[in-house]
Amino acid sequence: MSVSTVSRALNGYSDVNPQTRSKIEATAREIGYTANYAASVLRRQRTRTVTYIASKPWTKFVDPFHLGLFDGLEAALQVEGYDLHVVMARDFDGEMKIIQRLVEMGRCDGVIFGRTRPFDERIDYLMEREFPFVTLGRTHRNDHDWVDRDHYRIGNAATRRLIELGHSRIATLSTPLCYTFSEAAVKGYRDALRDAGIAHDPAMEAECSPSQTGEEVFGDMLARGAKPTAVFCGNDIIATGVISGARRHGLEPGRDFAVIGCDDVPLATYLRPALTTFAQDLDAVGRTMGQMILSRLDGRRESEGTVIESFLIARESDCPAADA
Amino acid sequence: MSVSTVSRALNGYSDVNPQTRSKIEATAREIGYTANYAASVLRRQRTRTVTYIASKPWTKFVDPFHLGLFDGLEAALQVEGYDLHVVMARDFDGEMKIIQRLVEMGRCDGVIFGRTRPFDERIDYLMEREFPFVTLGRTHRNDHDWVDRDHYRIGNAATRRLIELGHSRIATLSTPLCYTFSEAAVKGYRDALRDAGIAHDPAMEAECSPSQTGEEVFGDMLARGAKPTAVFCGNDIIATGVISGARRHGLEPGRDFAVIGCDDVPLATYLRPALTTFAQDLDAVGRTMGQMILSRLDGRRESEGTVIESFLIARESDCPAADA
DNA sequence: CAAATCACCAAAAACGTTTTTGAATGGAGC
DNA sequence: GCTCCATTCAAAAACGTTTTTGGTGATTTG
Repeated sequence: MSVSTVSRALNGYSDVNPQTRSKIEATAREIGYTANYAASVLRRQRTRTVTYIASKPWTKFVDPFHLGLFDGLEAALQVEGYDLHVVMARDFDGEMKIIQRLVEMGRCDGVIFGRTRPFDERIDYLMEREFPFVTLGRTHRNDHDWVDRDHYRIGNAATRRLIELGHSRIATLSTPLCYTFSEAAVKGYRDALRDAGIAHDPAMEAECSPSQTGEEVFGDMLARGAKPTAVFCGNDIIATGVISGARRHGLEPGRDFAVIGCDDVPLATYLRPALTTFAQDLDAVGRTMGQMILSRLDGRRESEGTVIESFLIARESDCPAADA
Repeated sequence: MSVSTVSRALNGYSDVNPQTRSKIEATAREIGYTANYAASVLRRQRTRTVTYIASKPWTKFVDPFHLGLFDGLEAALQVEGYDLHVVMARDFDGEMKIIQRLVEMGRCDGVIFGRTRPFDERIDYLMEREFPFVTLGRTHRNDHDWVDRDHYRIGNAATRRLIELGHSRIATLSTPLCYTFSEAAVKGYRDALRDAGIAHDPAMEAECSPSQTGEEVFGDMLARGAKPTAVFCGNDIIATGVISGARRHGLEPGRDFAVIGCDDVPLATYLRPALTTFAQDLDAVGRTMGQMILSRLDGRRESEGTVIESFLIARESDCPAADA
């Protein structure tokens, strides 16, 4: 067997006798031969690898959100023989540096990341270099590939639900407002209040920085004189903190105090009260991202965006207003 | 500047004028040059990458355990300029295939993985090829590098604690017994009972397969006639299920029914009752694994093993026996 | 002044593939 | 016998580094 024939056989070219091919494959398996990755990449100028850049967990809690994506993402990539690599970044700057390294060293064919900001330098960098990528979340640019949940609708629907339950003093504890999705959720919250004719009260809005717990921020809000009977929280971790904080102040969530979260973390149903929250098909999110980057790698030029629908999981932590 | 001088300057060789070096580095930054990864790997025959093989989450729950490791692991690897890559496997067979691919294609210099079994083919495969690796968990072989918690002590201490609280009908719901650590925990449990003179009752022992919830398995145990007043659970997810299951059968965990978990998942303190469980310094686990694989990559031949201490986090889910 | 040292150079080899090129072989069809 | 086709071949180029070799010229040292 000549080198070229073996290479052609192993890489699925047409002009090789099926019989020869299977003999070559058998021998390769037997002697444990697999083409060296570095050499193959060097010659082909393609890595067949997509990298997911995971951000550091939310405060001390593991952010369980993106983990659910991996199954669908990997399944989609596998169809075309791409590998998924995950690298961890500790902060925004770290993500930028990681992206630069990946691109400049040619370590992967495309990247995927989340936590987008309205003006996001990661996206500017990648667009400028025409490097394939898909984000989880939108930005002010609309000329790139993204998949996102509809946080405006989530914030809006959650608040409307609380209004329908008779609440009028409704607060929100948002995720950091530097992220596009946080902004959208708060906007949804405000619009719901406005549509119901409830006056906007800045004291009822607070932002949870990554280093703060929901309990702390909720305590601060009460200390500043706000008296909410219901809270919409930007994620379930914040909601969990609010539940604890409310109890500490003599409010019983699910009875005389309503809490709605977002994400539907695995343990949400086991909390007391079981958390009412918004869930989505994470597998679909991952699959969509995978297919999107594959088609981009396949030469697609126009950008795409997809909203993945979220749905309310009604459990016990929301309740009618006590004074209703 | 000649190619060789630039290469020597960028790779920190000695015989290059400091002035020249900084000029080269400045230019490299300016034009955005970074050595191509594939070419560099091909020439040096070293990838400067370590891969962590993450197993699929426990049932539908995200397994939060290994996530805590990454910070420490990455910090340790970074000191020597190594990158950490994470790849996901869906099952044991998947892990084996991933390892084979990584090794045969030469995609990394070392691998790290967990969930070891007493006889573990991944380890046999890697040992045979003298490929550097560190496991999270022990095996029946003791000639390889490992880091582990002391699950025997955890199972033993948890059970002794329940005995001291006056319980005598103590059950255990273990993680799958195919894993070395599960076996150890059950042994610790049995020995504690034996030392206290409590007869061993097989009906009080059950194994939670990856597809079962603690609630289901606990229900089955009661259905088979067991009447425990306390349960030691192999992890917090199982414990959470047991808490729900106990309530369904009219037992109130933390009041007349004791539950102890293991892992100290982030939400453990927010469960009701807050979960009594065993925690450990995950950062130290990761750091230790990182240092271990670095020294192995640096030429160490003798194998090492380290036990990372766990400690009880006493919260509310354990309680004295009602009949005590 | 000769010798040694320093900082750099040019050229080439090597890493292990993939892909191209042009040719050889054997069998089928005319 | 001739052409045509399918299959295989050998050889070489290319991918972008790192590392080695054998230098050159300038500066310092003895």
